Amino acid sequence: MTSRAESAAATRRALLDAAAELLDSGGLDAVTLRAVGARAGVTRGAPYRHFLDKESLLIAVGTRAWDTLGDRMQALRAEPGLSAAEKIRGGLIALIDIGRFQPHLYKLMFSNPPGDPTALARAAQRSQTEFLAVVADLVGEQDARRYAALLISSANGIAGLEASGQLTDPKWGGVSAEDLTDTLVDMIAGKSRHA
Amino acid sequence: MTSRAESAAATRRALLDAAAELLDSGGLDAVTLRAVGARAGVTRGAPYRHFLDKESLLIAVGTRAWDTLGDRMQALRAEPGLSAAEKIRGGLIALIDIGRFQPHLYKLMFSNPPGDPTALARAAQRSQTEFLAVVADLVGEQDARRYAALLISSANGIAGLEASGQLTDPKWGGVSAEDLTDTLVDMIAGKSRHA
DNA sequence: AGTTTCAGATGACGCTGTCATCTCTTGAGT
DNA sequence: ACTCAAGAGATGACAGCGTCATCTGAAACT
Repeated sequence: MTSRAESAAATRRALLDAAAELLDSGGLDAVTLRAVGARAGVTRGAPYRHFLDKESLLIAVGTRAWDTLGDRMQALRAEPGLSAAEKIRGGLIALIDIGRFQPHLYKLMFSNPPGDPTALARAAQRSQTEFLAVVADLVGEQDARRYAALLISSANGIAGLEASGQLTDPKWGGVSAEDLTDTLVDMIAGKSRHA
Repeated sequence: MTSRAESAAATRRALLDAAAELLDSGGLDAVTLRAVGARAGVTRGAPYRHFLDKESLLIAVGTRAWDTLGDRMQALRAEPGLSAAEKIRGGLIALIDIGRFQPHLYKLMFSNPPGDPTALARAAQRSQTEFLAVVADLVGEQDARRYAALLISSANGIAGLEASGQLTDPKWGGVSAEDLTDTLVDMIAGKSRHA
């Protein structure tokens, strides 16, 4: 039926799922190894067979999220009938939407753990490379890097501010994350037209 | 000599200082109530006389940091001989510098605790209001809100990406936080000139 | 002087991450 | 077919954490 390696892999997956679900529903505090184990149908010690650490488990959750986003970016880039600006907008909103609907996961994706500062950054590579390519279609190879970095930074900041509820402050006049994204993309598109 | 109220206030200040120092030097994990108490010269139970919670203590630390930044923004705004664009740049870099040199404090300033989602946002009010006024000097009252929100969001994102070491990725071609800030400010300044 | 008040100390509790150890099933080697 | 190493998972134990109830002693007030 199920070989040993298969069932071990299934447990590993179940642990990741359990951790991700607990993170979504109850925040980081809800992700205890005991709760993760219970939800995955094992006990508190079992995760140590699959992950070095609690931190390693969380990094794995974040990595999986980046991979999923990478798939989305890749699909978006290959989508026919979309302008470069529309693809950029779509990609940024996809990122921002994670911040909206899975704020705890979002924080995790951008939190560099002290242990290995590059682990999550490496996982983010593909998403960002795909995005970079689309930006190059809009502004050209030369300026692509600078503008892509700016766009991703801004989207990250917009999502962060929205997540902390600060964007809803009346001081900003009811501006939405989409408004800000569009403003930025329009400015960059305009700039590139004049250059 | 020291009245009761005075010594209590001094203890409160010592607790805040201790928490901030521990946060800077060892990250959030290093901020245990026991360590905070020890560094402030009291024991683990004492903080509960001054703060409801460990979370409340951390919020107080973040609030104090926002107040300090607010002072800086206010001084910067009043500075003569600086153009609006230069003031904006200075304000953004001041924020980004906190992310650079006190990354853990920075994270705290932008983390909305589940308890009271608006506590830190309220503390951030003055800084942001000062900043909003300077932006209005550059782009006019009408667009100030949108652009100020975009600028703060972007600075926040830039600081976040830099803090997680992702900006140093060669993929971005060695762009710096200052480069990104300048690019954005220039775009907005240019836009407002054409409008 | 007597009494209230309150900052701080102390002991205890449950929960957490982590590790050493044990059990038992699986799968390969003979 | 029998043996046996390997490894997934269970279990017990430990230190450290936040938190609370309780105690102590000195300052402030009547």
